[in-house]
Amino acid sequence: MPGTSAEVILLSRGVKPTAQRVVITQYLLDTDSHPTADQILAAVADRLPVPLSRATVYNTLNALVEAGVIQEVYTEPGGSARYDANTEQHHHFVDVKTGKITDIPFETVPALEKQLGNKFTVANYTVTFYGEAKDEAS
Amino acid sequence: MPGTSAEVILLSRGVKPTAQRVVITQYLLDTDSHPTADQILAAVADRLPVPLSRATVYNTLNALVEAGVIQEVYTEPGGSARYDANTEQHHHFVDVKTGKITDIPFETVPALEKQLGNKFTVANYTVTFYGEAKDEAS
DNA sequence: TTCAATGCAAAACCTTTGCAGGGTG
DNA sequence: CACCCTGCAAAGGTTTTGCATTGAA
Repeated sequence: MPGTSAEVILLSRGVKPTAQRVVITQYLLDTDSHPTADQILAAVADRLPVPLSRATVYNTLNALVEAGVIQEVYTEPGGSARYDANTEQHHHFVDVKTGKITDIPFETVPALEKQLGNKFTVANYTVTFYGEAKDEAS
Repeated sequence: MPGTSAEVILLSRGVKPTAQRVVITQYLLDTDSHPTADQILAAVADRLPVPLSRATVYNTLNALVEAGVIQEVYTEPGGSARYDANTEQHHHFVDVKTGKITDIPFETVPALEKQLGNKFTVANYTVTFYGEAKDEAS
């Protein structure tokens, strides 16, 4: 039953699955493009019978982040936040030519020393790589 | 001769050492607090005989980044850019309680695999750690 | 009916830009 | 004299907020 999974996820996380939230969540589950709020708005607006406002998109995204359904990603200063339904711990690769962001699985990168001179308690860390993606048969 | 070093650095990087630029550069050289543009403005305004405008602070910071005198650092989405006179490659630790940012020397962290499944050419990478700094005799 | 979510518009940030005035070589 | 830097104010982009309306349990 297509369209169900987003709803199930929202329910399981205690987020009321309104039509707007289901559509936004489903869109994020189906893409790996790390879209901005505006891109999400443009993409899902016509999947709803009613107009979708920017405020609702942001409200929804913040609620989804809060509930742990998605992650907020940011790779450049001043740029928009990007959203990622991959909530596992992972890193990012940013293609400096195209801006395309690719998830890098956590285990691809060797574990880092997390006791930094025993002055810091490290709860988490992220690695962001910058470079160029090689051509691949897409 | 105090106040000279910033001027020397600017000259050596081909940036005309105006009073505003010298004062801003010197302030960044003397701190490790990763200040925002606004914090810099507040801190250096009274070191100048004339009013200092926000536009000039941003113009100067952009010029300094361009010239390689400072780095722009950003650790949270939507937040302000922070500026760091440490231009060596290094990582950052963000205290999630206080927001304080600490430089982590590059060699503190083991070198990372830079051939990500040979699909990407990695030119650079940054690691951002999140956690809490332990109390230290400051 | 009651509470929360939505939509619209305005506001709030951060940063950049346009343009006029001013200093320096 | 020419040029670039500065300052002010306005504009630009992103995100949040206030408030009235709508919709769902």
